[in-house]
Amino acid sequence: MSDRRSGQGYSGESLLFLTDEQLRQGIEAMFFAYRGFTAVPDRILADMAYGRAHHRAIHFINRAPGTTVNNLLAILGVTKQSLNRVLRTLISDGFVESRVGTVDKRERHLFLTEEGRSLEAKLSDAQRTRMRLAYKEAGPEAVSGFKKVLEAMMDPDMRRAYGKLRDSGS
Amino acid sequence: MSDRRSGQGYSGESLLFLTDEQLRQGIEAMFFAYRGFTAVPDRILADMAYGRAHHRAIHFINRAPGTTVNNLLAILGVTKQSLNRVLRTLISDGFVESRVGTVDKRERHLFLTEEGRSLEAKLSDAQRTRMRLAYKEAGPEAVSGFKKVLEAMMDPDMRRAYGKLRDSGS
DNA sequence: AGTTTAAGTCAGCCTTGTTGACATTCCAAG
DNA sequence: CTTGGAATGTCAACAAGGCTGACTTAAACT
Repeated sequence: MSDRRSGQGYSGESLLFLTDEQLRQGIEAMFFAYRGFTAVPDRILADMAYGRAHHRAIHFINRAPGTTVNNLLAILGVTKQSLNRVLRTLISDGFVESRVGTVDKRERHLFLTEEGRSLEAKLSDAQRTRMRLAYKEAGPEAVSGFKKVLEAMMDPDMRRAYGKLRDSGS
Repeated sequence: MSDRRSGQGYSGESLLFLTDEQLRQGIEAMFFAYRGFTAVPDRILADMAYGRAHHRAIHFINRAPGTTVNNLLAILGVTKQSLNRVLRTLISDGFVESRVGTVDKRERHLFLTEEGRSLEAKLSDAQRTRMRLAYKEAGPEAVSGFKKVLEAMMDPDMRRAYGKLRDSGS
């Protein structure tokens, strides 16, 4: 299977000849890179009986303070029961505060406590450092391509969520 | 934020001005993209009581037929107990064959059966299709940048494993 | 002969996903 | 105003798939 071309290769005029082999390299790159990407925070969290799920919750609460549980659910893509377990431990450990909504009392609005913000900083510092080094090594052109491909790889729903978060950035 | 720099303008020297906000976008992009990336195979596997772990094992056995358990362990980065559980079900379900080594009889060499290859094809077709569309949308330049950044993001060990696999490709 | 290595197994733990059942709150139709 | 349904969040129980630790078997090395 030396020069197998990828079926629908003739992408209009943009001349993208993609062999299965090239695509597979991309798949494996995603796998290995994602592991590297989560390795440092994972290690920090493991020491406090937390996991990746806690990290994700903390990240997005920090990103959008006052967000509701339902909001968070949609972004994280898990069941509310699953998220709830994580939130419960974060709240009882004093990293997250849950305030009953004033206009709609069914809703809970989530905030990081001082302690929560400090944990968030520790985790995201580690991850940003890794990201910064990768960017530096790959160069500016590569970075823009990186983001383009990732964005194209998302599910449409998540792409919308990502866009909203991105544009709301400080 | 007023003077946020985009980075990709100054491609010449290493003038990479990266705000925390830009880095966080990269972090979130990784999160959302990885989910999109695994979504389709996950759905296929869920119907047969398999998970992502089975997919990974099948992928790398297909990639390097005759690989040993120890090899697979190193690539997947899990414990042998964890891998063994997965491998056991794959073997008893007839997707994987385990042959005692001829030169070193302690080793077991792993191969996909006909059925295993067909499942692998189904899974990787789905994933390649997604990858191909993303590549097409992002364009050829973006693809090379994408791979560069991912490679830079890997742990050194994994980077070596990735390089070996990559260079052994058809 | 004794040690190391490859592989497999059993037991038990943790995180994190799932469903199902349930309580509370809101809102709109009767 | 009441009542029924929808939305929101919580509790409980289960499964997948990570992990550690202890142990066995067989083969290879020294």
